[in-house]
Amino acid sequence: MTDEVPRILTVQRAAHSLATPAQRGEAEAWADSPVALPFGPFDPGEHRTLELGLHNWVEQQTGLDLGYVEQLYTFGDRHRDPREQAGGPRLVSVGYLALVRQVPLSGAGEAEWHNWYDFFPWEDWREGRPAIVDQAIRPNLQTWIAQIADADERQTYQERLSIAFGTEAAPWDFERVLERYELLYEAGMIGEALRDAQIRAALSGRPVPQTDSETLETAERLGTPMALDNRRVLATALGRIRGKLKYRPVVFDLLAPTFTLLQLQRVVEALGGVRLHKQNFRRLVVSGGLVEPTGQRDSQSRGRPAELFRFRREVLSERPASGVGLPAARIIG
Amino acid sequence: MTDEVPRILTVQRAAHSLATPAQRGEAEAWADSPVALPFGPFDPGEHRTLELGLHNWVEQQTGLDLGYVEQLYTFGDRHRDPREQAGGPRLVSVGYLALVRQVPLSGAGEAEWHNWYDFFPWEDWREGRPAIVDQAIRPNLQTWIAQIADADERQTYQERLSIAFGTEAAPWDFERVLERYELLYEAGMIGEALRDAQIRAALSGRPVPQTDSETLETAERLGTPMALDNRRVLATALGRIRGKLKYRPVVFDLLAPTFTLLQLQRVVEALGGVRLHKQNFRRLVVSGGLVEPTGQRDSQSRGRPAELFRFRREVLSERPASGVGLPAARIIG
DNA sequence: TTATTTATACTCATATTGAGTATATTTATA
DNA sequence: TATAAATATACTCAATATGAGTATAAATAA
Repeated sequence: MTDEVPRILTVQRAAHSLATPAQRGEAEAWADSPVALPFGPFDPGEHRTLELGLHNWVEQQTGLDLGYVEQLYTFGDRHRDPREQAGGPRLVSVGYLALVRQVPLSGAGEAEWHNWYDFFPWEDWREGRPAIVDQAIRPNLQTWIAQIADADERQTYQERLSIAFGTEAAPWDFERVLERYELLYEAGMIGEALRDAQIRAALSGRPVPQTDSETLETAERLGTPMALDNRRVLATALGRIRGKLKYRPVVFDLLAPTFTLLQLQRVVEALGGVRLHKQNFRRLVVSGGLVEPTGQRDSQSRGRPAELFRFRREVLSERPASGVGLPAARIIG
Repeated sequence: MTDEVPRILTVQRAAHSLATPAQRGEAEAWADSPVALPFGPFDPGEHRTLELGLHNWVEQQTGLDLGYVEQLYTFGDRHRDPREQAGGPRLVSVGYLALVRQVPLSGAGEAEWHNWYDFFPWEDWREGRPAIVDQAIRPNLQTWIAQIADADERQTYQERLSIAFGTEAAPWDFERVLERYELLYEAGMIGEALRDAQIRAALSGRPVPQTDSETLETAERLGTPMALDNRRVLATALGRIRGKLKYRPVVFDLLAPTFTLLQLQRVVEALGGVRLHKQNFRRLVVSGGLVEPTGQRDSQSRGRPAELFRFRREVLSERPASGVGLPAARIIG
């Protein structure tokens, strides 16, 4: 986090990221994005555990010392890389989510920080409901679903649309990041979907599908594409972290040891993608025993100086589920 | 589920379950338990996705058609199998959690249903706080922690004990199944820990540690051991499913299409390991819109016949988080 | 006919939550 | 120096959710 922007660490796409690096060529219109999540091979000979391997590799590539680390998901489907052939070798990736304070980067990986919402513009509701949701996402998805021939399948997608993007009655569920991304991919609305379709067509000798400029433009407004299925991995991570906020005090790994309550709130808001009610947030976090005052005050602010707080580790053993919840209704709009 | 008992599917430990099947011998006192979770190899040539591979293999081994399936965790640490050598090949397992209605089994795997709590006797609080917690678990863990030489390390373990098993002030958190299991393993209190220590000693040529009869007896009271780290996997699954209950309607996959509210409650209680307040459970589930009445009544009961309900799928698109929560305080006891 | 069992409805005190008003303490500016 | 603006913090209040009951209904068993 910097300046209320949640950031992710990326590396320049390296050669060894491709399972089958040879095949390219025709499909250059949506050529692979150079931006990728940090990743590397796991060497069972060298590393006792997956997590140790991760720590080591990230340290070497970025100079970062990881604090909180949690296994996210294991991705092993063939469609991850459109170049993989049936019967060929398979790239299986075990994804991890780590939270670190933003620090200068070093190491071998050409690592960079990126605004998380550059990849998911529709997930940031802090300035209100993003215009793109009603301008492009909903109508386009609705049109796409309407042209599905099979009635059962159409019904299933209609339900998925309601669950993922909400309805008149039901609110937007901020945790369903992956569901939203997957619908957009399946509907061919985002860059990776267009790119993968082209690659697959080129590899199988079929004519490469031409994409009309409107579709292209929408795809561009739907965020920066990433290598392979990395944006899908990232969607999984955002959904997971949002879910976790509610019942585990994970945010504190993104903050300095002492912080003002507003700083804490800004981090929660940035990850959740929503604005929260300040006074109630304070009440939740203070009387909930998540933080304790240090007696010191912050000097840097404009108005009345805020007190500095620290995380109360004891809360872990006091309350079964201690987090800073983001129920749909607690949002200020 | 049958008769208020949550059951898991096991297979007889097959030869191919061992990464290095040759090495055995000395350590027969705690020989490998024959009971294992269903598992099998993943063939990337044959299966497009990990989940399809899973479906296929389970179908073939047990005759079961899996409904709800969710990826659990990927286990790839060396200590999973005490026989694995540094530098040797590594067994990496992607665990999945699937919920099915109990049906007769067939297939090649000698599959059987087992009471889940046979493996975790301390997790079932439906008849009150299990005696073993205060008789054996707490005092033994406390003694074990007390003899840790390093003060920092001792402090860390003390905190883990509080978080996992609760304190006077803090309640037992029913989701922390894995944390509890791991402490018991590390303290050498359960069968697998004793077995693995013996195997490791035998393989490295050290004298095989003798276990006194009291330790052995406690280990036996702490449930049935499983092959490799399978009980750890199972602990992960129980924790996951308990957490999921709260905010996703997963239980319905374990029930017939129509059911009485008591049947529903019993399933939730069995998984959660707690008793719930009947009237409040009804209120939660009915006015929460999770179920709807069918108009039909159940004939099989003793007292007043109960109405049959069905799951309201629409709730998925209506409420962000729809589940049948089990907060610590809602427990009857 | 009565006891027992189970289901369902309703009550009520308490806790939690959402939303707001009021006040305090600072810096910036007229 | 006085006042405005910004920020922090305290407090109120209605609405809702939750925990723990009591009351009543509808069946079977004795």
